[in-house]
Amino acid sequence: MRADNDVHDEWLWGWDATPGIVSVWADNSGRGTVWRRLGASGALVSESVTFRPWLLLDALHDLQHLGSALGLEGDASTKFTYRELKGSGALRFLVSGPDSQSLTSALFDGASRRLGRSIKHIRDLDENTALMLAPEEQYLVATGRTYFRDLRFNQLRRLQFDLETTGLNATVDRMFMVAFRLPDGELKTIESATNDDKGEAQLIRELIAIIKDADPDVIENHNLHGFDVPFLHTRAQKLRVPLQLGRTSHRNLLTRGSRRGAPSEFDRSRRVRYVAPGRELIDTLDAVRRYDFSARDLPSHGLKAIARHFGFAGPEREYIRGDQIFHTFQTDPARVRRYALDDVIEVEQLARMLGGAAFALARMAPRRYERLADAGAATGVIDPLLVRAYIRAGQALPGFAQGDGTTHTGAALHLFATGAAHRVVKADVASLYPSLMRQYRIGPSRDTLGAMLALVDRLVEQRLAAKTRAKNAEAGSAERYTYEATSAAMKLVVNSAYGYLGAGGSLTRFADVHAANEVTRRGRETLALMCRELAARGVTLLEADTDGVYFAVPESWTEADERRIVAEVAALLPPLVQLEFEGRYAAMLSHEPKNYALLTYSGKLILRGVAFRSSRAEPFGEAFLRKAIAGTLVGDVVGVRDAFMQTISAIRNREMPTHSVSQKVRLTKTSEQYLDVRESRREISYEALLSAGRTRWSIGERVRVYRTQGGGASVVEEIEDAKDAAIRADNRDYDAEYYVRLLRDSFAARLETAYTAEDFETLFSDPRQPSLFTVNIARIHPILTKLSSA
DNA sequence: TCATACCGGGG
DNA sequence: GTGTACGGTATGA
Repeated sequence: MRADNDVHDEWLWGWDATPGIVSVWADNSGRGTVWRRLGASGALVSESVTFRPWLLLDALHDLQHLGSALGLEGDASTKFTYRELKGSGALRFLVSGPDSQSLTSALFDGASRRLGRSIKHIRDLDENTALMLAPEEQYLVATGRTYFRDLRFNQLRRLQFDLETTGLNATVDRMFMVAFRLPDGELKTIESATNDDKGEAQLIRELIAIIKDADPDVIENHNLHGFDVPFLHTRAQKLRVPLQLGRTSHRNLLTRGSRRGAPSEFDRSRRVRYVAPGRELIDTLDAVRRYDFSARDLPSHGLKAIARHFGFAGPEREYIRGDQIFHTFQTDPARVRRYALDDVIEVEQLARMLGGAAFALARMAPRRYERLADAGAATGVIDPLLVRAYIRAGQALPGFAQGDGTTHTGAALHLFATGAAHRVVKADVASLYPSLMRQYRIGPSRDTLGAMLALVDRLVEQRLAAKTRAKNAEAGSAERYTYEATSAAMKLVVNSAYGYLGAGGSLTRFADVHAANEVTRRGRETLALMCRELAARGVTLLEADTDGVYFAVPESWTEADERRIVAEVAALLPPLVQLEFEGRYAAMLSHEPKNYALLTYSGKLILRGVAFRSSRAEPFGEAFLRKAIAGTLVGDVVGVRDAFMQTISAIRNREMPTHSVSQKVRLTKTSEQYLDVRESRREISYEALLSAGRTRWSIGERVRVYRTQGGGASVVEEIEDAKDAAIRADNRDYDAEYYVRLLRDSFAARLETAYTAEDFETLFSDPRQPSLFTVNIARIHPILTKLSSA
């Protein structure tokens, strides 16, 4: 008998060594195609495969009518065969046939007769009666194959393309340009010769020819599934141009259901994503969302903002506002070409930077790469792994369980003090929930194989190994990249194991709210223990959330003292729960739970939470707030007062550029819709557009608006660079007193916890309303208030 | 005014 | 074929 570790590795990685699979396609005929890229030469081979389509049933009664056509597995004389699986799970018969059409029609005949209603689709049956995977997943589970074995990310042939169109609505707007980055790095654009059906149809044919010629394994773009592919599909349908984007003979794209897809053309209530068999359509927006789900540090999910955030936007990067692109093309087409090529260049870098996790997942889970790129980690990755593990082990799969009404309980959140604190330390437990699951062996009760905990154990162990290998590999090397991506993917799966437990019973087969509650209970217990033991060692607790604590230490302590007490408390926790010294800060402004500012020892200010970060905030207020928080945290109260006075005087003297007082808004009504309701309710955004002479606009457009003297409103051009705003001439007819009030009531108000009420009044008093007292700002000190409730 | 429904992106 | 999260804004009772 083999060691558990070998079995568990098969559950995680599959068991078939076939290398280089870059795409798999199968249908219900029991035939499929596997495309592989050969390591040494990089050549592509396409292999036809056959497999026996299979499904799981709770009983054989719906197939009894087959008589002698149904036999035990291994009986070569019968068309359909079955095998009974071990254990107590509900889905205990693995039935297979030569093709899934005849298999399902036999099943539907029997089920229709038994139930007295017409069963036409597997979803018409109860989920505890039958389980059938997509054809290519049946193939991958049965064979133990996975994508990308022994293949590196940079061995994939990846192509990026980006459509430039006259607008966002594919039923009325047209494509006029396509920018490409070909797999070898070549950049090119193609354009329609004429702005009519003929020109656009020819453009689509050229696009297809270029893709066919480059023959990429993967096609990438930002919002590919939300914009480019659906747009292309609609235009091609309209112009009756065949859209042969894949490697098979299908003359058009196929669809699959997807929560985040485009509305289906046949049933508007269903959302679909398009599929080009043989190629994987990868949307970098999915990778961005998945990344930001845990990182939570992206200013927006738009391509340009992300490229700037990660620092790969070139210095010469061309920017054109979306609604100006076609217009610009007519007068300066070269500029639009540069813009479109910059898009595909950035997409390639973004895909390389964030796409590795999905690439690594595709080496583990029995699903297509493009499905793993947009799947949720719980139902999208863990479920297929568990299903494969059960089939491999010959174990019956459990059915879905009805909840018993128990609700899911959450994590602990404590705010111990508000205001300004100094010498702040953050300590936290890395991957708290999976650690607790492993430490206390908390897994789904119906997982009789123990597959979930076995997978989490293997993932945590192998992730450590992958991290070490990444560290040892040369910086920037493909090897390093692969190990980092593997580590990121493993972290994603490990962290969603807990989410899987807590998901409602209707979503996942193994969901177990009692187990999830046991994890959070242990988590709250662990956090309480950490807080208690830290406080006992003389620190001032500030905020504790789920798995980490911020606290302030006495003035006399050194960094070594800080690390020593974290180590002391860490030693009190169970071995698999590892408390780490996460960072130290010169000061912290604790405002509200999950809303705080940190000042690093190198003088960098970090703002967290909605109170301090808002995309619509007026730039002058943001700038003031940063100065005032920094001043407060270093004890320069005079500097805070100066910043306040200077901001007020710049507003009143109209030295403040209009851009700085404006607010970014997103339009949600069309011009027609607003004009209908204008008389009953006026809204600043639309009034601003009207007064600027604009009578037409579209939903989703973003503009900057401000309040003018006399209660009106106006718009100001969006400017990327703040320095640009200062030198730009504008008429500065903003409502100065409104913005002075906003400065105090909205922005200065976020410093309220750092001062006594009286000092706050003094510090942020209007210089035009002289106080009865002569005030000495210099005597004011920021305060920290301990809260008794925590 | 408060609860709920919907969005995030793309030209 | 199923993301379920998270904060913001828009909309309806």
